[in-house]
Amino acid sequence: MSGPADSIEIQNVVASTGIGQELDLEALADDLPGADFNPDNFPGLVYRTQDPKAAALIFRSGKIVCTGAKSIDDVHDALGIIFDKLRELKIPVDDEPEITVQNIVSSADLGHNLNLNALAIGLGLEDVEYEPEQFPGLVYRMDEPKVVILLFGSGKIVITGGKRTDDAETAVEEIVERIDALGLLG
Amino acid sequence: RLRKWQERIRTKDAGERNLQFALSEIDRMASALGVPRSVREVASVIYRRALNEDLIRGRSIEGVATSALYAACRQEGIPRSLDEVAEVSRVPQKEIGRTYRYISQELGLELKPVDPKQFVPRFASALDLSEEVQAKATEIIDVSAEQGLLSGKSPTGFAAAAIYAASLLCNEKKTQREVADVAQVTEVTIRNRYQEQIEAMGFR
DNA sequence: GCTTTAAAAAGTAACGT
DNA sequence: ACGTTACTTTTCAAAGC
Repeated sequence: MSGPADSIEIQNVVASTGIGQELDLEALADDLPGADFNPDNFPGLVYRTQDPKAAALIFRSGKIVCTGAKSIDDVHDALGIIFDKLRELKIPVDDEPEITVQNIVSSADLGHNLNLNALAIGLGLEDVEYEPEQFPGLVYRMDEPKVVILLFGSGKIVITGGKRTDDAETAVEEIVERIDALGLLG
Repeated sequence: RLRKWQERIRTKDAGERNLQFALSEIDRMASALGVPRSVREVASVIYRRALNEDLIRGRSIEGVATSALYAACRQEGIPRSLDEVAEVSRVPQKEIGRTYRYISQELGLELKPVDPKQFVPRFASALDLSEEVQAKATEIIDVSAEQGLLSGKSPTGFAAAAIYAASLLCNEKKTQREVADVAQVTEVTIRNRYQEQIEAMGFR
């Protein structure tokens, strides 16, 4: 059975962690090749890993935000690289810092074009934001799982706000069911 | 106790002044947009409801007033684009859109998506186009919307393309630039929507 | 609320050629 | 009239203004 759920692709994973140690970002900016640090602009130092491709925001408190990774494994790999780089610089890093996934962005394809006008009314104007003058996607806030889904006329969708890998799958099954019940799924 | 009394009066006066300012701003912007008095009244009601439900806290009075007017135009079936509303407001378009979404949600306005057909009479008359062109543009919008071409597209661009196509079909040709100017969209957008609509109509 | 980072979706806009 | 780049929307953490 190949359905919309099989078309789900994780596009971005955001996670947070901490090394349990305060950092001197000025010194770190000098010691870490490729680091971007503009304290006037933003308090975090930006460091990008190449493989896996990800970007980390490193803060004075030792807390770190990792974003841009394509999977949870990639988040762990990217942060592992960063932890090792810090240890190389003689900065004490906790043995296994706890990594918390904060947000997962996925895309999927429902396989049919969507009439967004009919969908806005069918799904309930109170739960829908559809302002094509400002953005071509219909914004649907789902309570369970608690995610936000962007639906497009092409049938392509974006699921964001989930913290678990299977939130996207559950959400896609749910939205397909709701659209189908309205008779709006081609 | 006297101080408390004075503060109440001060707060009440400040509130009155703010309300008066908001209502006069709605009036000023409505005049500039050329919307009828009934729409200004609807906008005033929306503003007062937002005020009563404490939706203005953390937002600018002008932003809420502008959004109330934008919402009122839609509710009354004579929408103005965010661009048009932003032109007569001192609030940036982005804030108007954000504030509109907020008050619309909180007040449960439940306004349907803007229908491109609602822009046809105003745009067409600004271009001195006949009743016949308007009817044709309306037909083009209906036919292409039924074929699913409207999803995700800007209502103003969709209306502009239909008017351009109708002006050609009725031998009252307007250039893409002329139509683009009144609808405040680019010629590129008109061209793109026009091509799809002509195909939907079975021409080509 | 803002600042920064990443990513997808599709439409619109503004460049330069 | 191309092509490219960039902006719109959503989500989330971080520290500080």
